[in-house]
Amino acid sequence: MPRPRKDEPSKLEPILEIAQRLIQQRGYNGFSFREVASEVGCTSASIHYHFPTKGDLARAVAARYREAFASRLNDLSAVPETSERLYGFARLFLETLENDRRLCLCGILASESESLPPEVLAEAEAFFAETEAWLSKTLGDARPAKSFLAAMEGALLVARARNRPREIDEVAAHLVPLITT
Amino acid sequence: MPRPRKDEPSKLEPILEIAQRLIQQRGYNGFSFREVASEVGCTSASIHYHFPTKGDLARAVAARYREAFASRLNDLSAVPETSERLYGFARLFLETLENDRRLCLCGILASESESLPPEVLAEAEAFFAETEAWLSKTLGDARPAKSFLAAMEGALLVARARNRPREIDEVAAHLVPLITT
DNA sequence: ATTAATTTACCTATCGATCGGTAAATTAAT
DNA sequence: ATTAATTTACCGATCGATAGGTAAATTAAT
Repeated sequence: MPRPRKDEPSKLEPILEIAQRLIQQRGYNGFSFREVASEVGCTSASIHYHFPTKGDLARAVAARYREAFASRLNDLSAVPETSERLYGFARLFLETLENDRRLCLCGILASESESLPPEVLAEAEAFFAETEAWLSKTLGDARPAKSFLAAMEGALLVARARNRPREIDEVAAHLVPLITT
Repeated sequence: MPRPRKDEPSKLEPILEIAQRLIQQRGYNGFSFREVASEVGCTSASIHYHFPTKGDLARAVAARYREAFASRLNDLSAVPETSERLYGFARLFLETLENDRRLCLCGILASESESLPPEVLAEAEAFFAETEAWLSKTLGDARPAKSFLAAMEGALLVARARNRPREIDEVAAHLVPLITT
């Protein structure tokens, strides 16, 4: 079929959204062009038009995710209480799991780091650096920042496998008081 | 070729060892029968003889991993100081990463939980339950057990993606004093 | 007429899985 | 002690499905 008419929306955004969800659910090695195309309602060739390779698509998805997450962190920065900012941070991870059983996009990409195109891995690394920097700033200390990020990534991973989303809350409820004192 | 002579070793153990390493490095969706066969020095059909399906192979690898890990935990139980037992626990994760950049087998399987044969996921769940139970026993409290397990799984994940194994030590050094007091 | 966005139709590579076959080891009967 | 029957542990070839990727044609807007 042809180029879309002016009143019809482009398929670029749907491609990014669906690719993101599939990567968060099944990982880079677990999603395919054909699967994205099937859900978007186009052909895999159309996706190749926008993103020549699978790495290009995943990099674009990761960059978009990174920006959206940074925006959420920026909103959280306005919360005055340190512990409330941390609980808000934990809530981002819980919301992710409750939204179609997704993982943190960069968490699941990190689990595939040995078989990832370098440009995709670089996006995940940038996400961790930025997120850890935000936590360091919000806590005024780098050491608990690293621990809390690791704990949230791990809690999300384990909570999904066990189908127990509340474990994320339990970990946060346990660690936040220890970290903020 | 024929069945190996009695003095020749069976290929069952090499298959399990190499499959385990490949899963720890690249995940369930990231390894193939052909790759295992190539490294073992046999054909993929031979692996199918021992393990009819990919899920059978992964389940066997996970069960073996779970037993070996439980044995390490049992050794650790002899350490008298609580904090030293926790550092020993953290060392298991650091050793895993330093051994060919592997992840915790059940950690990487958990990251693929949405696309895993049920019997494989069940092994990963059993691993988390057992490991958390050991931590609860060694700490006398379930809440820090959950947090510490999540932190170690997450730290291993992030540390490998960043190629910075020492982050595991840093997280342990930060959390152990908070948890044991 | 040109350009942008998409489809159709295809390619090669690899996937997990299955086939028939075979030599060595084992077991059971004589 | 031989031997016949069976099992174990493999191999080479191949299956249908699916992977990522590409070239050419088509259509819509400018």
